[in-house]
Amino acid sequence: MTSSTMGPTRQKRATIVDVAHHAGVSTASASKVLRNAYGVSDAMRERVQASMDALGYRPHRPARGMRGQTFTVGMMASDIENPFFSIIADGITSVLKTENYELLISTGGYDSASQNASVDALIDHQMDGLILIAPVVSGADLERIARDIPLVVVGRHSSSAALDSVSGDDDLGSALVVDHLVELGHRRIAFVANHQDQLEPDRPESVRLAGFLGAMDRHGLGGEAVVIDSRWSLEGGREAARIADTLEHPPTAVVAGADVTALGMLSELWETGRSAPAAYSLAGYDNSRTSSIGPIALTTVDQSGFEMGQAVGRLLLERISGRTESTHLLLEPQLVPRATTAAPAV
Amino acid sequence: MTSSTMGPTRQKRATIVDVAHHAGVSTASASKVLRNAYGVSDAMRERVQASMDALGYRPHRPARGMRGQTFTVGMMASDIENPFFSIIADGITSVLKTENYELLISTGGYDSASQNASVDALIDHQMDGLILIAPVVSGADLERIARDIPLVVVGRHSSSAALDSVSGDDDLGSALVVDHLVELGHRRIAFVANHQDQLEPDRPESVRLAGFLGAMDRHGLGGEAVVIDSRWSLEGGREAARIADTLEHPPTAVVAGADVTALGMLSELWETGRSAPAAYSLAGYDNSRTSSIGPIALTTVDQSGFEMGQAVGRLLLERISGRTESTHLLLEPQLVPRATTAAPAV
DNA sequence: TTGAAAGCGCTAACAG
DNA sequence: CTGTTAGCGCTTTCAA
Repeated sequence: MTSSTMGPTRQKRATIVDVAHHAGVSTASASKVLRNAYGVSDAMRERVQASMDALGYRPHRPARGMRGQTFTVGMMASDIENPFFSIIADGITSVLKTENYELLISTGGYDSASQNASVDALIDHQMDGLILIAPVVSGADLERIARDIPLVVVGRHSSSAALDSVSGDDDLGSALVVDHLVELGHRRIAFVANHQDQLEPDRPESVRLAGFLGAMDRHGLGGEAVVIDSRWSLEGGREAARIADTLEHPPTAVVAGADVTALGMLSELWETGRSAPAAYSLAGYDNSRTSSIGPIALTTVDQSGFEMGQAVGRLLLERISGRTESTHLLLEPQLVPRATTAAPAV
Repeated sequence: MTSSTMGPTRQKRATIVDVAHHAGVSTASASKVLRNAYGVSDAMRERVQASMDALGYRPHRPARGMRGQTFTVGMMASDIENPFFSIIADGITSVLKTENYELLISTGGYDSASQNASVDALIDHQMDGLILIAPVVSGADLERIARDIPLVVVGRHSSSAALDSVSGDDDLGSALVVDHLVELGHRRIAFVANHQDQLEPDRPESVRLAGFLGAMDRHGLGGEAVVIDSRWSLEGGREAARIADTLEHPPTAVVAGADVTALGMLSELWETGRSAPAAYSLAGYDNSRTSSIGPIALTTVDQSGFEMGQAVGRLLLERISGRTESTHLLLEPQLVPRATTAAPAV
């Protein structure tokens, strides 16, 4: 550790008044040029633009927000650790930047209270719109938030009239996995459920479980479906693997609900000298980057997060522009078969 | 996709004027209570507090920012995919919330220009301070930014008088890995370097490489040190593995510089029917979550991100409070030996 | 200890 | 098409 001294020499930034002076016009005109507003001559536009460039002018967002828009949208996610969130964010950004909007991200944690606080903070910052990634807040909370600010929710199978939603078709995703396993010859198949916050039926956890059960029924295997109650996390996956070992009629295949859960199961298997698909076939959900790594090679479901993000960005911009009818999109997932699923040992 | 209609019914939020009216005091007094400022009677404080609670008052950040502070700090990271960033962010948040500061995150991408733009956006939002995670911008840029706003940089071994920095002791980290490998009996050891943006010598890439070479020298193995030029990414790791296969005197151990690089190498090995440590011992850096998963079990170096984040938060709050001497912290890393390193085949 | 008034940088009426 | 003016919600002098 080292130390030294220096007095900071902050220099004041150029304001719209400076620009107006420099260009010899009124601040109102400068503002109009800035906003690309109607009713400015080409000559005026050019002069003001030149002055802005010359002064290195950058508009002060809070000041803009006090009267009009901040041209910034906020995104709330439980954490910034989930690679899937990163891909969605990339998709969102790619759309937003075409309209010169910024994206600012706030981490909301894992419970309803702290996520609500995080949303409030974003609203307090005068965001023009909000994106909530797989929020755990109640449906009523979502309605309330949507009354205050344009809102798009990702990962909730909402049908609310007040907001837009975008999610993967988790029902279909589960079915794809079940079809794949049944085709390989499996009959007794388990699903690892996320017990925590099972309350909201429009959450992916619930829909994937329902999709699994429905698909099993369609194959006439309703009686062979096993549900393992655990949590969708690395540790939850480990626990699920331990539970699987205690089952009287052990499954020959396990649908993990989420990649991270499957990875936990792989870890537990590895620690007891076993592996998938030798112990049992194993499938995840999300096509996370880790799932593609050689020694893992996890069969999973891809959700095309980038396209999802693009849709989210587009919808939010539309809402900000005044659209009030709600739109709810369900994007088609894709099975990604890899090495952890195979025909059952006879 | 479904659709329906509903007119939004935005209700106006309570302002400090509403609070003042409700409490029967001046806005100036209400403001003083809000800011916990000096010179308010207990009676005044209580009345105003009660009114704030009654009205559900939440201060409008942009408005605060126009005259004083926003009580919000911005964090720039290349993306939000790196689990290490998430842990650092948690550490930062844990400190900030004790002082009622918010953290807002902006993704800056991977090149200097877009990171600078991202930083500008944060400044335009009137953040009270900035945290840059492993930025790729030039040292001169950092100095410039630090002149405008309190700044803490993570992952640059800076000695600038204008800003604070916190990073892991990458020199020591590399040495720990080399010591470990030499102790196992390895002599010919390779390091995978991140060729991209090698320009700034205070970046971890450079320091880890130098640390590797220095440690090899100390062991009298300077002549056995091999440097493989690639990139620190999954694909870069795959390429590094292919390069390693072409070497005339192949190393018995590889120091990958970063976990993600090591994972790419593991993938490439797996695809050619090999593995570590059978093909060669392999160590990463970062102790990412993936490295701990059973079938991976990657030997790596832990950087204690949470503590790092706490230090960052503390330093930034100090800077915001007016400290001007710079502080540069180097945190001690820890070797995490796992299954990918072993004695060389004789 | 409290309050009145000015002003932060910008946008939105409205006049000219 | 351009300029003048008021005011967004808050903090900060400065008087009382």
